[in-house]
Amino acid sequence: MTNPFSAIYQDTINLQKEIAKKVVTNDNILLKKQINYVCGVDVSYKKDIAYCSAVIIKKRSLKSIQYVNTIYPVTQPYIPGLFMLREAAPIIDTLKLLKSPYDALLIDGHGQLHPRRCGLACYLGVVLDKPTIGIAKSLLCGVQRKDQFIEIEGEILGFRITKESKQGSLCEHWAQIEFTISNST
DNA sequence: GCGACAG
DNA sequence: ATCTTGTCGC
Repeated sequence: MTNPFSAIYQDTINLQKEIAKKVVTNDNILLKKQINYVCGVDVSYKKDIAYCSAVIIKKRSLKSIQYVNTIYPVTQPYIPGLFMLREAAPIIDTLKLLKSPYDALLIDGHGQLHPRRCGLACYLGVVLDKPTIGIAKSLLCGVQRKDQFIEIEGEILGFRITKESKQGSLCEHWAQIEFTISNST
């Protein structure tokens, strides 16, 4: 590519395809291993500054164990499908600051529910080798079935949780964690 | 070609 | 994501 910008994007697309192959979808990891501590992370923006926060909580008590806040200059634009280009690096750097251990990661973005089966959550999960759940507030691709599962090309890759959702199915392992679903219709 | 499009 | 007025639903 002669255009340096499209080259970066193409490199990221290729990386996503490789990372997608390494995603472990077998939930035995989550089913067999006790998940006692969970880490949640998110990034907000003001002008061209990114504010990243990560917090570890004890799942059973929801008590906060440790949190870290970081600030970075924004280096990449937001491009649907290439979200990891914008948030992966700041998140990884922020998570490195945590001293307390955690068993699972909660990410504000899609996981396998992605055009190349590699959303931000998949990328982080593979790179950090940590059980990860992608939690997005709106759909990037795929279709929602009446039973709330979301599928792409006939493959079930996600599940929609609303405030009306009852525990069970995919939610049961996380039923003790109460989410606040915003911007959800 | 046109529209849709995580945060 | 952020900004930001009016509007719909409980």
